[in-house]
Amino acid sequence: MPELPEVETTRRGIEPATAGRRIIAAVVREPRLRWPVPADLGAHVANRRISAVRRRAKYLLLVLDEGALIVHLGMSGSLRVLPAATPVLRHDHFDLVLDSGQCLRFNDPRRFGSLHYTADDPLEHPLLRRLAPEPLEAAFDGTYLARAARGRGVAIKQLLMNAAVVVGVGNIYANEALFRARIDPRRPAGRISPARLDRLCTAVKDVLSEAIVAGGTTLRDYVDPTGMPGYFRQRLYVYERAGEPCRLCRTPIRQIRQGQRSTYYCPACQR
DNA sequence: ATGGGCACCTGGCTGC
DNA sequence: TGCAGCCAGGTGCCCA
Repeated sequence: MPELPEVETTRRGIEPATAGRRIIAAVVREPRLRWPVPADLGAHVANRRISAVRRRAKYLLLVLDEGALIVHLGMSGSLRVLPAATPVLRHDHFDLVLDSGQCLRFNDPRRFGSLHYTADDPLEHPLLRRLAPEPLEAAFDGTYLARAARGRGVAIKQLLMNAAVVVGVGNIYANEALFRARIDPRRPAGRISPARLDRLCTAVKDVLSEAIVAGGTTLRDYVDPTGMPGYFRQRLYVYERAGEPCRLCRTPIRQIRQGQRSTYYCPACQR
């Protein structure tokens, strides 16, 4: 489900109820996530205080007074802050029970999400260590993108979704950014002018920022930590709009397949 | 190095 | 009504 805006919305949603709180216990009902939840998790986190809630790419980092938890929401995961006694639903895989009487509860039907504990700096964890720049930070600019695209034959959309180039841009926002920049998603990355890549870079930042303000995009099951959906869906120009008229020129939006993912674009607006 | 494809998993929808 | 088939906000890993 979640791309960067949904993960950031989740981070902002859980921060007030979790930062500064102490973890009483970890309750793991289903350890079979993308990676097995360590059996000794409880011993690591019990009585630890959550000192900060951060995000790197689509990973949420619960920084503890000793060590850190690394949470990924996968395709269908969500975190909610609930009274600890709230009855459990299907796919509620783990809780972090807090000293406030609330718990942080993870639900994930597809189990592509994950929960890691690390005793060290989470940014040095093998999964995070080699990640590319954050799209909303200054290091991601037109110059950087032009350098990353130089000599590359892959389609620009796939380059944009490559976490070794830039993190956090998933299928929805890659499609939307390319529409905003008027670039054909199939165009080889290395054959796009620096000026257009600069515009694409701006489009990525704009669409992600706007989606964060709207609380993310809910297509199916994403909810924020209070149970609310995201409202960016109504502002999508192309994603899941195959056959519908382009909002700018009325040409039917086209759907194709790139790297086993659906791509949506306007054949008239995007070149 | 680069690119392509597969795997993991459940649930919802479509069409026969 | 039932069921097979396909699709879905991700991403690590293996192969050529």
